[in-house]
Formats: sequence, C-alpha cells, structure tokens
Amino acid sequence: MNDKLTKPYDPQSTEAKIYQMWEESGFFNPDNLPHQTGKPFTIMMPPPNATGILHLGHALGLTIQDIAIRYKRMQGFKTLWLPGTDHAAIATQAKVEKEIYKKEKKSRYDLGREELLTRIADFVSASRGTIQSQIKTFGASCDWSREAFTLDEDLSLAVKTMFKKMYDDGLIYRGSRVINWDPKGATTIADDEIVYEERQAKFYTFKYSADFPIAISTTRPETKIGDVAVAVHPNDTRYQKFVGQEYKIVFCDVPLKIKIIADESVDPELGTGALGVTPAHSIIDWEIAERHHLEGLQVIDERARMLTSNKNLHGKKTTEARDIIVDWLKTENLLIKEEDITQNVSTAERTGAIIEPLPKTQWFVDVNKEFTLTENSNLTSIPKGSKTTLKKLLHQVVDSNEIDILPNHFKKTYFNWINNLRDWCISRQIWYGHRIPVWYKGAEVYCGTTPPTGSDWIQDEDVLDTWFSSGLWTFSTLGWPENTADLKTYHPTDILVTAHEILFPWVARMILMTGYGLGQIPFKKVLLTGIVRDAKGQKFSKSLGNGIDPMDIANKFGADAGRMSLIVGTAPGTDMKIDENKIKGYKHFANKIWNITRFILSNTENIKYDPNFTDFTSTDISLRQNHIQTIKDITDDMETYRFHLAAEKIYQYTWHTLADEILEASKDIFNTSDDATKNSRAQLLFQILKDTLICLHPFMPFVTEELWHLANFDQNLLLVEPWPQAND
RNA sequence: GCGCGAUUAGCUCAGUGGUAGAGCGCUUCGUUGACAUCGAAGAGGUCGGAAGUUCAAUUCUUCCAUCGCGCACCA
Repeated sequence: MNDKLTKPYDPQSTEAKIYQMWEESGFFNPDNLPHQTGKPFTIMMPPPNATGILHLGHALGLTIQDIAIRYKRMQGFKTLWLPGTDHAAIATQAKVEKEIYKKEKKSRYDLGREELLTRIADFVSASRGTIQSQIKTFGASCDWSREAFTLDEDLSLAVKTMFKKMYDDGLIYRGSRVINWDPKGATTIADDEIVYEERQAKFYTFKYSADFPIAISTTRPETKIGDVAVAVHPNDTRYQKFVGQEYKIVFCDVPLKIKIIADESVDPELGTGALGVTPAHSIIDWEIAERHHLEGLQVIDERARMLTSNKNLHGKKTTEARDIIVDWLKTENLLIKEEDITQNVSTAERTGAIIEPLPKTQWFVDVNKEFTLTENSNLTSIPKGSKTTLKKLLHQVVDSNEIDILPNHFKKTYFNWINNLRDWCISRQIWYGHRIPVWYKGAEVYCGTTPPTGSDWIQDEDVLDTWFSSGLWTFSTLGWPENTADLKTYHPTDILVTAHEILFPWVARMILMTGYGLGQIPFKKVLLTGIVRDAKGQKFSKSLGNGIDPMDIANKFGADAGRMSLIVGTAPGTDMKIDENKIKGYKHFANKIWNITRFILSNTENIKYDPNFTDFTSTDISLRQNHIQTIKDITDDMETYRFHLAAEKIYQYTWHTLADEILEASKDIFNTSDDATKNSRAQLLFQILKDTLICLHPFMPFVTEELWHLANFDQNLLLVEPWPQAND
C-alpha cells in the first residue's frame, strides 16, 4: 500500500497536480478521446464577464456542467465542453473607465477612442487569465484548445454576418423613439438593464392654465412643458365633451398646443383620470402619441438638463426645474393637490443613475416583422420556408417542447416575457464592443461585413448591445458562418446550464438568433440554476462586496468539498444559502473515502483484484445486489439531471452502507474467517470500491482520481473509465 | 395589477398518493490499529391554515395567510 494513504487526505497538494494530469492527457478535447465513435454531447459554457473574478454562482454552474460532461464522457459520448469569456461591453468599459478616473483623473474623452480600447484590452487579457485559473481550480473538464472570446476575430465576423443578414431581411432597422437613457453612462440601455428602486415622491395635481378645462396629475411637472395632448379614457363621461378640441395655452411662460384625445390605455381611476401626454419623455406617452399622430417635443437633454425657450428654466437640472415650476403653479394658483406617494424609479443597473427617457435614433431588432424561415431549417415546430416572426419563433420552439426548460415552471415565466416583448434596442453609445457594421456617406447607407470601398464613408459610432454577440454563442464558437466540421458535429448543443436571472437577456436571445440565423435550436435543454446567496441570504454582488472567491473554498476545504456542498440538498433552480459548515462536512467525506480505500487496501494486501470473480459467499451476493441496485438508482437520477439526488445517494451509500456496515462487518471476516470467505469479501470490496469511485467521480473528481491510481485498478485515468452497466 | 416560487426537526434544506428524511447542532455511551475528520443509541416534526378529491393527502385541487422573486404600472 502506498504510504500516502497513511496520512489524512490533503486536497491542496493533490488537486492542482491532478488537473495538470488531466490536461496533459488531452481528453478534455473530444478529438483525443479513446472512444471516437461515440455520439457527440456538447455544452457551451456561459461566458463569464471579462470584468473580474468568479463568485459561487459561477462555481455552481460550472459544477453542474462538469458533472454532466464527466458523466457523459464516462458513458462513451464524444464530449465537448467549450469555455470562453464575454467582453460585456458596458460593464467592462464602465469598470475600466472608473479605474482610470480613480488613478489618473481622466475621462474617456481625454483618452480618446483608440487609447481607451487599448487600456480595456490590457485589462481584459489579465482578467481572462484569472478567470481561467479559477475555472481550473474548480475542476472543470472543458476543452481549452477551443476557448473563445466574444471579441475574437472569427466571432466578430459572425456578429457582422448576422447583423447584415438581419438588416437585409428588414429585421434590423434604424428608428427614432423614446429609449432608456443613462445620463451618467451617457448611453442607451436595454429594458432589462434597469433596476427599480422605491422612493418617496410628490404627486402634483394642477391645471396648465386658468382657462384650461381639465386638471392633470404628475410626479414630474418639469416635463409638462413638453406636453402636446391630454388623454382621457373614451368612456369617461366627465371629459367626453372635450375630446377633439385643441387649446393654445401658455404654461410657465412656454406656449403649448394641447389637444384632448381619447385613448383606451388611460386609467380613469388614477389621479384626475386625465393624462398629460409628453411623447418625448415617456415611453407610454410616445406610444399614445404615435397612435394619434402627434409630434413629440424634446425638453430635456442628454445630461438631464432642460431645453426650453423659457430662459429661466433652460440649462437647469430637471430637479431644479421641478421646484421652479411648482413655485410658479403656486403663485398662479393652479396647484390643486400635492400628495406624498411611493413610486418606483428606474435606475441604470451599471451606473445607478436615474433613467431619463429620451427620443433618440437607435438601431432596433424588429420582433414582429415577418421573415421566411431558412430552407436549411431543422426546426420541427415551424415548417422550413414558412413565414414567421421572431416573437412567434421564440414562443413556438418552447411551447412545442423542442427546447425543454427545467425546472418546468420557468416556462411560464418565459412565455410571460415573450408576450410583453418589444423591439430590441441593440445600439449602445459606448466604444468597447462590436461596432455597428454600417457606414454613411451623405444620404447613402452601406451595411456589410467589410468596409465599403471609396472615400468619405463614415462608420456608425455606436457599438452593439453585448447580448447581440452572446446570442450567437452556441454557433459563433464553432466557426459559423463557415460550415465547419465542428459546427456539423456539435450543434445544436445538448444542454445549457445558466442562472435563471438571465433567462431573458441571454437564453431567449440565443433561441432567437439561432432559430433565425441557422434554423436550429441552440440547445435541447435548459437547466436553470438558483442564485447562491451568502449566509444572510443576500445576493452576491459587486456593489455589496460580499462575493466569495471559489478559490478560497478550494484552498480551505478542497474543490471536491465545495462542489458537493453546492449540489447536495439543493433543488435545481431554487436559491440557496452557502454555509461553511456544510462545506466542512464534505471535506470530512473526502477524507472518509480516503480512509475507506486505505482500509480495503491494507486488509487485502496479498489478494489480487479479479474483475471476473463470481464465487461470492451468499452474504456477499446479497450485498453485491444491493450495491448494483444503488448504481442503477444513481444512474437513473443522472439521466434525468437530478444530480442532487444522485449525489446524496452515493454519499449515503458510501458512508453509511459501505463504511458503517460492510467495512465494520469485514473486520471480523478478515480476522477470523477461512481463505475462501476472505477472498470473496476482498473481491466484493474491490468491486464496490471501484464502482463507488466511478460514480463519485463526476461530483468529486480530484479525490476519486487520486484514489483510483493509488488503488491501481487499471492504468487508465478515471476521467475516461467507463460508467458501470448496472444490468447484472 | 398579473404571474411564479417558498412555508417540513433547534438551524440550513431535500423528498414523497401508503410508518417522515439528510447535514449541522443537541443528549448518552463507546473507541489508542481505516478515520486528528471515528462508531452506536437517542431526543426532537398534526410537513403554514382551511376545505375538497381519494380506501388513503405532507404530496393532487381550490381558497386563505406570511415571506421572497419576476413582469407591468409608476400620467
């Protein structure tokens, strides 16, 4: 027996060495696997943001993916798990800008586009190295030779190709409308980059002028100098007689033309039941104005300051303007009511600034425009060559179960979102990211994957929303638009493992892009993971600074223990709290397996393992049957992705059956029985130990691999040892 | 407002149409040759409340309560 076994298991001195051994074997790359005839099984790793370190949420996702990949690899599948990172346009640029400002007091405008991009690239390459080593520390058996980055040259070509295809099909258009403007980041942001905060506010009810017949209510009086209409509900008897009339008034020294219109969207119960329509500074009002063919009037600029003919207001901050206007209303005796209310204020997730809705020219993806599904389509839920829309496509592939989402109830959440889907604003006013592949020359517009020939063409300044490129992730990483061997072999991928909070921004966009671009599904199954919270139940976040580096856990308890504690006792998709005691428990478990092996080997030193042995005693036959049944149960759970149950079963069996019962009883046998009984028991223990190490390997890969070699079952790596066939 | 989830042992959480489960904690006893990280025994739960379906409900249905989350609204 190896001397190493006489000491307690030490993960720290073992894990890095084992990972290196796996990497050197080349088996993370499916091209090198010993079983080349197997069916492919593919997972694309959700690319972490290139901004920094991973937290336990990532560790959970990585563990689930690694369990799936290792299990399938041991079953003889040709397994590809492709890792990568996301450039995360706004998040990364904001982070680097912040650091530069802190150190050098310089803004991006001081540096200029090129210099800033160089700085970001430097930051990102350092950060990617950190992320890589963290992924390795947690034992992820992914194929580093295929690692991808969303800004790589070939992935950028995929982005441009997709943009052009959508542009040519009329699914991408440039248009003016009210968007979410982040005054601090000086960029547009998407609906799902907004966080709502509850705040106290004043709700003012007033008339524009003494001779205006209807009172309105608002929390933002300063926007009212941009009003063009007052909308009432068509059935509201109080106001019906005014509908259609137009009034010329002067509001706070600003001349306005206000038309009274009737619109179904107005809630007659709220406030006075009449809504002052400010098309340029409210998304809802913009839509009302469109329905009634009214022009908007912009009165607030990009820095959230007033734009108006009233010199007293012009250039003032919106909050200052509000006070001035309220004072004016009071002096003019127009203010009817002032109430305290709590309201949800939209703020930018990345910068914290209050969102200012502004009319802007932006690029959009039209989710309701019909297009013809490619003739190459393999989708079963929509006939190839038929007409559909992106919205319908998103609905159909999940509704028909062509894509399965686990846990099941998230399907309802998904449909809820699809039904409320608006056109997707894809342009961002920042510098880091995929620049929009459109050039202008006077009134001429050119869209292409390469710049136009000829002089005087100017490229669009904006870059694309980062989700546009991550939407292509399952196939841009495999070489699309080239029809590569990898693309043919590994796409569609099998499962996607990701946090439920990015079901919409990412998962839905991947379904959209892949369905439209390739006529395929990006993945057959989505496994949504819960959010890992700290001991107080708080979400890990950069702003709270409570992130736990998975490295710390790996150092203190071992990656195996960390992995087990993230899996056992947690229902998939349910949020969980992380508890150090739990992790410690699984460190003990790693040591337990270590000592089980030590016991078995030290009691069988003159007996040779015989894989074909059948001459068991009757006691051993029944113990063996029980063991085989356990493997069967575990395999069933693995097949249905109930990893938490499989892990718990193998844990229970190993500790409380193998160790507490079988090993305890074996002490007597090895001390007192005849050779035949001893041999039967030894062969039984060998078989059980072998299968136990195999079944535990997807969950605790390091300690099992180490023991596999100390026990010397064969020369292979446990990594590629076949999963037991539980049929005898 | 619409939707989703949770409510099970002191704590953190699994699970199930047919005597209620784990880890940690707690109590008692044992253990100097597998175990610094061990074992045995034990205490502890009307499975949030009410009604219904069923031979049988913690599990399925409906309603209610409390907590959390998502979406919308926020004029």
